[in-house]
This record gives sequence, C-alpha cells and structure tokens, in this order.
Amino acid sequence: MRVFARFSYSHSDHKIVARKPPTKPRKNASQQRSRATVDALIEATARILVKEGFEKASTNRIAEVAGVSVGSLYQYFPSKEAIVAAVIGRHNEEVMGLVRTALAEVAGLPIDKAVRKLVAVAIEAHRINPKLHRVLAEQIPRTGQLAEVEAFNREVHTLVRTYLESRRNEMRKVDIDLAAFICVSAIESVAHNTVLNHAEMLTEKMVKVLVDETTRMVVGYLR
Amino acid sequence: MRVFARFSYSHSDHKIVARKPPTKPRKNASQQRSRATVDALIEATARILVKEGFEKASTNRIAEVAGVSVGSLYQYFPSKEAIVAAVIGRHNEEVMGLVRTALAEVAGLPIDKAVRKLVAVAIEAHRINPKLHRVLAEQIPRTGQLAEVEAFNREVHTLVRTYLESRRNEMRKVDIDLAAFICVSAIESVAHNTVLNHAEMLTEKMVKVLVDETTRMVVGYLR
Amino acid sequence: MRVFARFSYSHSDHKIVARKPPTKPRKNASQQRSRATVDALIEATARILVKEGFEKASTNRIAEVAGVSVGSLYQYFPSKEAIVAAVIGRHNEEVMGLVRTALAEVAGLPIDKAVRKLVAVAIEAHRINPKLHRVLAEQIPRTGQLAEVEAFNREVHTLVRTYLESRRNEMRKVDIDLAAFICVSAIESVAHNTVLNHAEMLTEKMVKVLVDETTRMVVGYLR
Amino acid sequence: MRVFARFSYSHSDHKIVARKPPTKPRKNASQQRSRATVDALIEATARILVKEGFEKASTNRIAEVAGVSVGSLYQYFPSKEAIVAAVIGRHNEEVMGLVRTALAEVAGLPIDKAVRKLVAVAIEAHRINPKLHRVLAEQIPRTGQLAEVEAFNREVHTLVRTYLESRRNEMRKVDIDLAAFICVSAIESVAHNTVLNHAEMLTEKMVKVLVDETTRMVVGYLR
DNA sequence: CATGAATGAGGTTTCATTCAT
DNA sequence: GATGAATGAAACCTCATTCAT
Repeated sequence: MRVFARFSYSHSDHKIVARKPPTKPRKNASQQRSRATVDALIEATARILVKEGFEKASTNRIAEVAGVSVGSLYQYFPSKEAIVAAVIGRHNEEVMGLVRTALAEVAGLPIDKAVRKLVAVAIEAHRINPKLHRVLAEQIPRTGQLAEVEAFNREVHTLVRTYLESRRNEMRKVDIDLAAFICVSAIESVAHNTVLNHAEMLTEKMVKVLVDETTRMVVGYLR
Repeated sequence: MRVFARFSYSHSDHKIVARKPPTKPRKNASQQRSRATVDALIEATARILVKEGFEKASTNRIAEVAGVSVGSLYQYFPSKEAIVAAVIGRHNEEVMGLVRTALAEVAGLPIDKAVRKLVAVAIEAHRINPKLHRVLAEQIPRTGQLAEVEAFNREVHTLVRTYLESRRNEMRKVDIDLAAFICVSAIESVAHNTVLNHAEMLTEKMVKVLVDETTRMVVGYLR
Repeated sequence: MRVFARFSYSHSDHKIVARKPPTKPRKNASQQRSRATVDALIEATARILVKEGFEKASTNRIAEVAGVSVGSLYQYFPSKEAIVAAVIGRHNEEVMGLVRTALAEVAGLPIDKAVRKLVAVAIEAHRINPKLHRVLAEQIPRTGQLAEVEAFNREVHTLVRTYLESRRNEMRKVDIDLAAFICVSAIESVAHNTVLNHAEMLTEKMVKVLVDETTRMVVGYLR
Repeated sequence: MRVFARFSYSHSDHKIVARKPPTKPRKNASQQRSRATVDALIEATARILVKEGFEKASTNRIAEVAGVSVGSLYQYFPSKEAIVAAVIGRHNEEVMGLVRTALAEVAGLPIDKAVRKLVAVAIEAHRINPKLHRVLAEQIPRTGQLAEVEAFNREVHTLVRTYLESRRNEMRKVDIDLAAFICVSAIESVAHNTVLNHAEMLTEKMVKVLVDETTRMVVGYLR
C-alpha cells in the first residue's frame, strides 16, 4: 500500500546534481559462496540500520558485522548506496509478497471483505520490521531508489484500481483512479501511523478495532 | 494535521545511543545585527536543504550562503543539528499558524463544513513549501526534534478531538480518540500524497475534487 | 626556592620558531577603574586555570568570568599569552614575597635554624595555591616567561649562596655554588612532591616531620 | 627515580570534567606493515614534540612527518592524546629499563655504593632525551597518563624502600617510607635540574662531582 | 573606553573507497 | 577472490583576535 509513497516526490531538480554513485550489484553472485557473502552483507546492513542507525552504518562497520573485509564488500557492491539499495530491495520484496498475495486472494470478494483484507495486510506489512521500514523510508531519497519505489507504488495503485473496476457495480459513481488514490492513501496512513507511533503497545484487540474502523471508513466512502 | 506524524516513532532504543548534539539556540539574539545573522543562517539552511539536499548542507556551506562566517553560525547555534532544528521550528510555526486558525474558525460549524475546512487547510499547509516540508520530515529523527513534533501532533489531535466532542450529537457512537486518530491520519495522508507526489501538476480543479472526496470519506465515517 | 626551576630549560632552539605573541601589558592601568578590570581579568584567569584547566581558559571565557567584554581584555592585554604571563607574574610575586622575607630573617642565624626556615618556607610557598602553581608551571614554556622564571631562580640561588658564604665557617670545605644548587634542588623537590602529590592528606604533623627530615639531610650535607 | 613525580598531582577535581578522549591503541598492529606505520607515527610525534613543541604537534602534521595519511594515524590511535600517550609509554619504558637494571644490580651493595649508582642512573635517565622528557612531563596531565606515571613512581618508591629495608642495619632509626620519599625526591631533583638546566654545558667531570655530592648528602642523611 | 558580533585559519576526526599483497 | 592497511577530501567545530558601533 504505497508503503513508501511519501518519499516518491522527486528531488531531481536540485541545482547542483551530485553524480550519484553506481547502485547496481557488480555481479550476479551465482556461486554459492558469493551468494552467502552478499546475503551476509545485506543482513548486516539491515541489522546496523535498525540497531544503530544510519550514521553508524559505515562500509567498514558493515563488513565487520558481516564478517568479511571491506574489500569483499566492494567486490559485490560498487558503493555504499548500492548496498542500502539492496536492503531496500529486499524489504520491498517482502512487502510486495504480502501485498500481491492479498490482492490475489481478494480478487473475487465483495468490497467490504476485500478492504478489510487490504487494511489488515497494510498493517501487517508495516509490522514486518517497523524500524527498518522507517530507516529505509528516510534513506530512499539518498539512495536514488525513488524510481523503484515509484514503480512499487504504481503497481499497488494499479492492482487496487483493477480490483475496484471489477467491483464497480458495488460502488457509487466515482473516478476510479481518484478513489484508488484516496483509499490507498488512507489505508497506508492509518497503518503507518498505527505501527510506527504505537508499535510497542499495540495489542491484537487494538489492531482489530483499527481494522474495523478503517474498513468502515473506506467502504463507506466507496459505496 | 499531524504534518510530520509519521516521524514520531521513537528511535530511542538504539543499542548505541549517540550523545545528541545540543540543539538549543546559544543566544537570544535580541540585538538587531544578531537577529539579521540568525535569520540569514536559517534562511540559507532552508534554501540549501531545498535546492541541494541535506548532504550539501554543511556548516561551512550554510555560512557561505548566508554570507557570514562559520564562526558566526556557531555563535548562535551550538551544532549543525541545532540550525536544522531552527528551520524545522520556523516551518512548524508557519504550519501551526494555519492549523490553529482553521481550527478556531471551525469551532461552531457542523461536521461537514468543518471537515472540508480541515482538509483544505491540510493541503494548504503542505503547499507552503512542499520540498522543504519533505526534507525536514526526513531529517527530524536526526535532529532530536521528535519531542517537539510529537507535541505538535498531540496538539492537533487534542484540538480535533475537542471539536469532535462538541459535535458528538451529529456523530454515530464511536470512541472519540480513535475517530480523531483515523480522521487526522486520513486527511494528512491525502494532503501529503497529493502535494508531495503531484505538486507540479496540481490544478485548483483537482484540489477541489480531492477536498470533496476526502471530506465525503471522513464525514461519511463520522456520521 | 627555584619554584619553577624545572622549567627553565630553554626551548629556544626549536627549528621553527613561532613569532611569540606580545606579552607586555598594553598600558599602565594607572586609573582606578582600569586597575580593577585588570585585576578582575587576572583573577578570572587564575580561577579558570585552577577550576577548569588550561584548555577552558579561552579569552572569551576569561572575559565572561571577569565580567567584562573580550574587547576590554584586549585593551589591557595584547594577547592571551600576556594574561597568563600576568597570572604567573602575580603568583611569582607572592612566592617571592615569602622567600625574600624568609631569607632576610635568616641572615644572622646558624645553618640549622636557617635551613629549617627555608624548608618551611618552601613548603609554604607551594601551598599558597598548589593547583595554580602546577598549571602555571606547565604553561611557562608556552608563555615565554622562561626568562622571568630564570631570573627568579637566579635570585634565589644568589640569596642562598650569599647566606652560605656568610656561614662558611660552619660548613665543611665545598664549592659554594655547587652546595647552593644541591640544597635548593633538594629543598624545592621535597616541597614540590610533598605538596603536589599529597596536598589533600597533609597534616601539620606530617609537615613538621618532613621539615625535620629535610633539614637534617641538608644540614648534614653542609656540615 | 620518580622521573615524572611532579606531575602526579591529581587534576580530577576540576569543576567541569571534560570527557577524556580514549587513549588505548586501536589495534595490536601485529602485522609488519602496521607495526612500521605505528612506529613511524610515534617517532614522528616525538620528533615534533622535541623540535617544534606541543602546539605544532597537530595530527595532520604528525601524519605528514611520519609519511603517512591522517587516516592511518586514526587507524591506530583513537585520538591525538592517545599518540602522545604512546610516546610517553615508549619513553617510560626506556627509563624503566635503566632504573630496574640499576636497582637489581644494587641489591647486595652497601648504602654508599648503592646510592651512588642510583644517583648516576637518575642523571643517565634524564639524559636519554632531555628535551623529550621535558615536553612529555608537561603534557602528562593532558593525556590522562597520570595513573601510569603514578604506577611508575610507586614502583620506584617500592624498589627503593625494599632496598633500604634490606640495609636497615646500616641506617639510623628512621621511618623507611619517609626516608625513601626524601631520597628519591632529592636524587630525582638534582638529576632533573642538572640535566634540564645545564644539558649543553655538562662535562663528565661536573657530572662526577654532582654524583659525589648528591651521594654524600643522601648517604649522610640515611646513616 | 567598552562592547560583543564577526572573522576564518586551523584543529580533530570520519569514512567511502582503493590497491598491494 | 579475499584482505585490510592506507588514503585524503571534507565535515564539524573552536577560539584568538579585530573593529564597527
């Protein structure tokens, strides 16, 4: 659900455009050993990001935590940005897994069931790793990952839009794109604020109530 | 409207808690000359943040753009964080002006009029300086301004909650805090996504439609 | 007693000789007000040196503690070194007062009485302000005060030497300069180590014992 | 012989206690290349300290003189203080070598022979590198090396005390600790003043005379 | 004379990145 | 491929000193 939506605003019109360091992985890491190293590096980065914050995530520290040398890091990632980008990518994939599954399951369901499911999955997605989510969200503009996040957002929008179209007969007359935009925004926002601001004291009871209420709002809006 | 709501999630449980640099201004800058310098510094910082991004906002560069020496910067701000905090503070005040005024005006109005106003002001607030808003939002966790932003959020929540209480007779039976949370989230989110993702191609027509739709959603939810 | 003796070793053969900043007071400060300001500055410097250490003794801080502006500081002292030099001068005068008085009193006395007096006065001199003494001692090479300290040392040496000459009949056959050097070294050293290393737990009883022992050593040496 | 005795007075009751920068070496530098770099850095620091003074010993300058980059300096030393501490450590070791050897050799000897040896070694220790000795002595309080120097002093005191105890039958009745304190102070002081104030014009003849006289004083005192 | 805002050289330290081994 | 020592630009910040008011 536009998980990183709020960061998709382009920074590209900076007067001084710094040459962005390369961000594509250097090799396919097809070999097993390589793959393990790459994973260790990504995992180490994620862990540092979560536990110590972005400032502490130096390449040397990442390599150290991953148990390899800096040299090896640069064997697989051309720059620091690239490794952060990989972490973003991995997190995105996890989130996308949830979202795509949910949207597939929802296909034939009536609007109220469907929305409830989407709200639930949005909260679930934010709960995968709230802190990582947050740190990554902050770092996206720096890592030149805007494009990928936009793509992600567009995909969500399209999926929701497609679903809504298939249910047009249950809905009042409304521009489908607009409705999708508003629904996605509202759902994502409630999920985001719920999880990021109240993560620690979130009971299942409270989650249920929030899902109920948000569903009511969105369904009420669509019908 | 919880303008920075999504950044109030606490980072305080980092394993390694870095000593936050001081963020309170060093002098009151009551004299005229001082005041001008301080203003120039804040203004320069805002400009750099918007045009060149956070990375370029080094203290030397800020001083240079402000047309003063680094020494002067440190005469008034004890750290780099402090000056970013000041920019946040200034921006917050502007936003707060709008929000408080709107909430005052709304006091006696029925829910539909009130919500429309709130939606409109949320969008307006985001349009004051969308790019600055965005960069600041990203930097808030770094500047130790979370507390102030939380206070801001709480104030908005309380004001909205108070308004809703006064209109309980127009509303269905619902927990007021919950309703306030959901409304504020939804409104803020639409405003945020609207402005930050589509700032350049935003016509007044579109804004009107968005206000209409969001109002419909929120009002439908409350009644 | 060669109170700063160990710092009189010349640094003047540094390969790169920095232009020493001027150290002579700018004006005679004859007026009353001026005198008060100068005193306040010297006193503030001494206090900071003692309580916060040399690193904290910036000119701005000195002026602040003295309750005047930095500008005023520079009205009376041409450089930071100059004000530290003034503090050294003031402390030296105090010490010198004690030492000269003691040497005058001692003039007609036999060696054992005289030495006892000198040892006592050496300890007393170190106890005037042990911490200030220590900090100043460290700073002397930096302040270009070596010459003055040398003069101070020479004066002490000469006074002691003169005394010893007058008592040659009580002494064994020995080079007077050599004897003076050794006596002054020994006395000063005991006083220095006693006070600086054990200042806090120094009882009058202990001082007496130390005076007894040192006197015994020196007198035994001379006879 | 309490080579740095006069600097062991504690500064720890400063009102404002600055966080001391870390002073322990960062790596063991077991590899060859590392070792060479570390040595070059320590050597460069010592050289600058001696030839240009403490003020000129900036980290950049040290690195430059050592022929490495600043980065390398910080690879091995966590702060500027740490490298000065290392220089102190190295110098201390040299001095300690002499002192320990002398005290071992002296073990079975009668007091007069032993004292002569100790006086001689004290002067010898000061002559290893008088200028370095001096600069380091001044810098010890700044480098948080007080503890180590105290330990050094205590060791010397204990060794001397132990020797004196073994020779009690040759001595008059006197508190052994007190006697050790006074002897060590006197010997160290003569050595210090002799070498630091007259280093350049010190003939072997003069040294011999000084050793004779100091020995006479100390032995006379003990018997 | 006094004030204190302003200056800016220079100090310490970090960290992404390279490259000899 | 892997290692980790080395690099050095650049960031933050201090403080002695000046000078307009």
